[in-house]
Amino acid sequence: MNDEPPKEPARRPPGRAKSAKRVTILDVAEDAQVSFAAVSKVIRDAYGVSDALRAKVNASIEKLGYTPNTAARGLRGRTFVIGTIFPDFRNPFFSDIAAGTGSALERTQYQSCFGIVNLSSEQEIVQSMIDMQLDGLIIVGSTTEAETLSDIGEKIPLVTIGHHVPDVTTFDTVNNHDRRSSQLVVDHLVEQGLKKIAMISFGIQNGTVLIEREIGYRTQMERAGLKREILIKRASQSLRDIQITTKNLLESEQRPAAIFCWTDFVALEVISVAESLGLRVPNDVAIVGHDNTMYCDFQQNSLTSIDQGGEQIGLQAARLLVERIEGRQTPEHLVLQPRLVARGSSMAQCVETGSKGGVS
Amino acid sequence: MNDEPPKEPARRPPGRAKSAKRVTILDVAEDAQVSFAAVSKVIRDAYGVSDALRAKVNASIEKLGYTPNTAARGLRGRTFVIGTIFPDFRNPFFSDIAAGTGSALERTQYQSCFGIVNLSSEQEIVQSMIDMQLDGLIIVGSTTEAETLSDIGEKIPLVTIGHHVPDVTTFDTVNNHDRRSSQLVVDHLVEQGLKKIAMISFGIQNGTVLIEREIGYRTQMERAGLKREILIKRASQSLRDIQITTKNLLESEQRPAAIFCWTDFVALEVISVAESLGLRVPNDVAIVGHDNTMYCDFQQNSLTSIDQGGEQIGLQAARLLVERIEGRQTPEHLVLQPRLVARGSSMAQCVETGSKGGVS
DNA sequence: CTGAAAGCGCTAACAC
DNA sequence: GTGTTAGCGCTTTCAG
Repeated sequence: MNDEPPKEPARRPPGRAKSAKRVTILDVAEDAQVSFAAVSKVIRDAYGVSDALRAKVNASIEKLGYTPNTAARGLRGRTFVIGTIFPDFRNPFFSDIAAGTGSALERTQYQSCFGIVNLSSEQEIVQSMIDMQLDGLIIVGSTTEAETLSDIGEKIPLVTIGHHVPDVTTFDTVNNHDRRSSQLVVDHLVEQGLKKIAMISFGIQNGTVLIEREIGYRTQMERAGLKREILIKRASQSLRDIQITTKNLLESEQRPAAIFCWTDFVALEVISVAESLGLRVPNDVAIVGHDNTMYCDFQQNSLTSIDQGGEQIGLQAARLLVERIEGRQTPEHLVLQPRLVARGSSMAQCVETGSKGGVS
Repeated sequence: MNDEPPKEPARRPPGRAKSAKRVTILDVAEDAQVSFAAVSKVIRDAYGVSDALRAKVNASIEKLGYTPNTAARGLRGRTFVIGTIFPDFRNPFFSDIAAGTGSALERTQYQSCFGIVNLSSEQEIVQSMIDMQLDGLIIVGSTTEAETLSDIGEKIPLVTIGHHVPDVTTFDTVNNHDRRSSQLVVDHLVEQGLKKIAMISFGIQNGTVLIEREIGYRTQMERAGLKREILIKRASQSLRDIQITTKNLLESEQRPAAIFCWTDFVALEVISVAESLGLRVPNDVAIVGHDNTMYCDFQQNSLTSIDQGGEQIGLQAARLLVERIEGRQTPEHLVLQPRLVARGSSMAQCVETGSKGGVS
């Protein structure tokens, strides 16, 4: 009747002040009148349990609301948790990947947990996930060198997304065909009769998809006989930097007729700058993005973009990771085909009255 | 010299096929020539270790690259990992919150790990994080009822963001003053001489910020003498649903002069639909969003929005959570003040030639 | 100030 | 088929 509990003799560690005692495997065993090893077997679907025993145990598990302690599991066997690490949170494209891994894992007993590289470094997060004894890792858009990733792959099952490396064996990779992305873009713009096609790429590139996209752009420009029109500008992720780069590009004497941006978000910023300068999109300058995120579809953006099927990428990565966790040793390297989605920002006939470009 | 290691007697569990043996506290102890308990004390900064011992141990830790096994820690004490659960990944506003928690935790020994509610339910993720023995949880935009959250708060230190409940004691809350948000919006629109101000809210609202925003909207409309103009439409998160709702609203005889949308993403969609219908923003219809995400600033959107300072919210939440983990028992409920950022979508004079709204 | 010893909850041999 | 047992790596008393 005293609402102030009699100050416990400081027995529990500070971080656990309130945790009511967990239901453990022993409680289940007691409730089901079996040994606790039997319970463990049922949970793990291990060989050698009678249906009767299984039923009894499952009933008790249900009744008591037992869930296995991941930490304890991790100490001995697997945790059935896999970690996915994203470079940031801002790009809605990553959300598609997450949805893909989610649906791949949906009918399995694996759980997901995510890390984001912002303040902590990628290395720190990886280590922290290894320390949590996660069963495997998916790293998206890593800027770490291949060798370091190989080391990680030695320690823990690993799949990378968006990291092109020639022939790694210690981990799997899933990639969009990024050269093809650029080819599709260049072809599309050339079809629109444009020649001066520039590209805005990203500052940091260590092993990223950017290198591939740049190569694809160069190659296809050359094939189209536009070698001398090749122009690549690089900007960081900061809005400020992108603005300046774009402004320089659009105000230069040799203003490009089209700009291919490495990701949608940059393309949207480019549209913004172009409109601020009083330029009409696509008539004065055509814009193409990459990733086909949901913002592309908005009338005010109408952004032509490359769809690399993030959900499919995430799904495949999770599938490969589980395979690796369950024992596959031979590396797999998947490359998925991108698809161009044409919209108003690159095709004059798509522009509707009253929208982008004012009244014509 | 045989590169094929002599097939181990299948001793290691399948999920651990490659994990090279970890450096443990025992290895450090051996290297430093002390007992392994001494090492533990140094790591935990526990009372009663001489500087000499500490130095020796730290040197060995450094040398061996030791990092504590989180799973093992979790079994006995704390993991020093906190979990943050987001309803989805798509809204860039959540990224601000994550940045805030990140910087709050930066100089502490706590690590972060994230969960996303898409396929798994919030309950499942919470349970999974409890099972991982995380030290505490931040849940953002929960749609779970207060009672369930209270139960969670009994089990594990908890802070919610964006969940308004009168007087919970088992967990802390951090919230934007969502009624104030709506007030700011209504005041701003009334100042622009607009009267028919509608609101687009969200379908599911169980304890969410939406209720508060709706109340704030109603209240301020009444105060402004616009009680009969009150009009709230609700749409799900799906683009399709938002489109239909918006279209109905804009094509009705009583077309509103302004629409306040519960989050930016919806507002951008509304702009899109308005433009598709040949309406000019803001002249024919003014639009206001919420969260002031980076897309607002783009010229083609120029979206007036409410800034609720996501980074600050995240920072405070993490601070409160750590306090709770370290023993605070009394609840804290923070409410932060929002700020309106006016842009072209609600102010005619802000519209620049050549951009939104065409030539006037 | 330091070290020995007892588990945390679970998995996976191994014995019955 | 089922139960017994020995740890996983760590924290935290409690003796020295």
